[in-house]
Amino acid sequence: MSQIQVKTPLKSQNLSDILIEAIVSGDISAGSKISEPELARRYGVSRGPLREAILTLQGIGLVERLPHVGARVVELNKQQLLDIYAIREALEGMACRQAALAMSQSDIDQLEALLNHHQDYLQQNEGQRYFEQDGDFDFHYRIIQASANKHLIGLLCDELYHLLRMYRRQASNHISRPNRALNEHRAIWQALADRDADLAEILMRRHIGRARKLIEQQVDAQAFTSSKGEK
Amino acid sequence: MSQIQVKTPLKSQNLSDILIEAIVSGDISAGSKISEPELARRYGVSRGPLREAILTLQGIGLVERLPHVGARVVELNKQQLLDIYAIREALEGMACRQAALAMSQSDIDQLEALLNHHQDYLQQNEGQRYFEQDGDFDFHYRIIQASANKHLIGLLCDELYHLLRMYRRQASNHISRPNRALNEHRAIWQALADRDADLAEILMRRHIGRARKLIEQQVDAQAFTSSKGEK
DNA sequence: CATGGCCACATTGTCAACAATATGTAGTTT
DNA sequence: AAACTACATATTGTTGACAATGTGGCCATG
Repeated sequence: MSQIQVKTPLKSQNLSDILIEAIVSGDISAGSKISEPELARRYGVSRGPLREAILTLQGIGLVERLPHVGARVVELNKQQLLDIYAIREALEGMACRQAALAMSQSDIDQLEALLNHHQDYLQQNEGQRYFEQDGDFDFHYRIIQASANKHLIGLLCDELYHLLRMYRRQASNHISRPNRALNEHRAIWQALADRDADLAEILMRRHIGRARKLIEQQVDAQAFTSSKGEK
Repeated sequence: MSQIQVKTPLKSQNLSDILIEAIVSGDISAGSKISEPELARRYGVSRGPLREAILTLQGIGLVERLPHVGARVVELNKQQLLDIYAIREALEGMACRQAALAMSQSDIDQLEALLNHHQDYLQQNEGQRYFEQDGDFDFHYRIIQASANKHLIGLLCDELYHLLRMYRRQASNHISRPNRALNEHRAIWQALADRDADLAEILMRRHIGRARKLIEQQVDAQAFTSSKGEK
C-alpha cells in the first residue's frame, strides 16, 4: 500500500553520520579526544555501536586511533592539506575524464543549468557565500557522480570530501575567487559537452591545482588547528 | 633492558590482518557470505572484535555489508576492475610525480638496485613468476612510499592494493609482459633520477594504462568470479 | 627540588546474553 | 500447482558487565 516501509536505521550507522556532521561542523573540535563513555551517554547508545561508528570514521580519515588510548579528531596542518589536494587533483581529474565519456546529454544540460544558476547568484552578489561553499561542491559532486566509477565516487564523496569540508569550515581565511572559479567551471563544462576527455581532465586538474597554490601561499601558522590539545 | 616490551596485539586488529589475508589468498572465496558466529568460532574470539574487523574490511572495500543481512566478500567483475585501474592510474601517477620531487638520492639508488635484481631474475627466467607478482608490487610500493604523501600512501597501500592482489590471485589468466614491464620500470626510474616530475607521472600513467588495456581486451566471462552464490 | 616507583582511577578491549530482523519451511488457500 | 501466510530458526544489532591497559597523582628517595 501507500504505507512506505521505513526501516529503522541502525544506531551505529546513524551515529557515523551524526559524528561526521559533528566533526565537520566543528561541534567536536579538531584534535580533541573522543571519549567513548561520554559520547555514548550523550547520544544515548551503548559503547558497541559507538565504537563501530568510530571505526567508520577512522576509515574515512576523520579520526586517528591508538590502541588502548583512544581516538582523536585529526588535525590538518598545511602539509597534509596540500597532500589531500594533490590526491584530489589526481582523482577528480580522472573523474572528469571519465565523466566526459560517460555522462548523458541530460546530465550535461543539468550541469549547464547549475552553472547558470551560479552565475545568477554571483551577479546579485548577495549569494556569493553560497557559491563559494555549497555551489562549488555541487558542481564537483555532479561531475564525480557522472564518472560512473563506483570506487572513485566512494573515495571522493565518502572519504575525501568530509576532510575538505572540515578544513573549509576551520580555515576562516579560506581564499576563493568566485568569478574566476565560475569561468573555470564553464571551461570544464565546455570540454565535457565536447566529450573532450583529455581537455576535461587537464582543466579540472588545473582548477584544483590553482586552489592548492592558494593554500601554498598562505602563511603556515594561521588557524589550521583551533585549540591544541584540549585535555 | 634488552627485554623488548612486546605489546600484545589487539584481537580486532589481528583479525583484520588475518581476514584480509584469508580473502586475498582466496581462502575465503569471492562472493561468499561472512558468517559472524562461524568465523568467531573458527578464530576463537567473540563477535565484538570480529565485527570491528569486518568494519575495517568494509572500509578497505573487501567486503560489502547490508543491514540485518551481513557481509559478503566483494566480487570483482571486469568493469569494477577497470574502474580500480583508472583510480590506480591517477593516484600512482600523482605518487610518481611527488616521488620525483621528494625522494632522496639513496632512495633512487636502492630503487635502481631493485631493478637490477629484477633483471637478474628475468634473465635466469626461473624467477619470472616472482617478478610478475611481488617484484612488480615492490617497485610500485617503493615509489608510493617515496611520495611522502601520507594520505596517498594510505589509499594505495592500505586500500587499493588488497583489491589488486585479490584480483591477481583470482584471475588465473592474468596477462603480463615481464620484459616490457621491466623496460617501463627503467624508464620511470630514469625520470625519477632526473627529477622530471612531469615525465615520471606520464610514464607511470602509461605503464598502468597499458595493464588496463590488457584487461580490457580480455573476454568478459573468464574467471573473475569463482563460484556464484555459495549460499 | 627533581626524579622515580607505586597505586588508584579512568578508559579501552573483550565477552556473553538479550532484542530485533531476515530467511527458510511448512501449511493453507485459491 | 502456485502463491500467500504464519511460524520456527538462524543471524545480525545492541547492551551491560568484566578484563586489560594507560594515566595521573601521591609518596618516597636521591
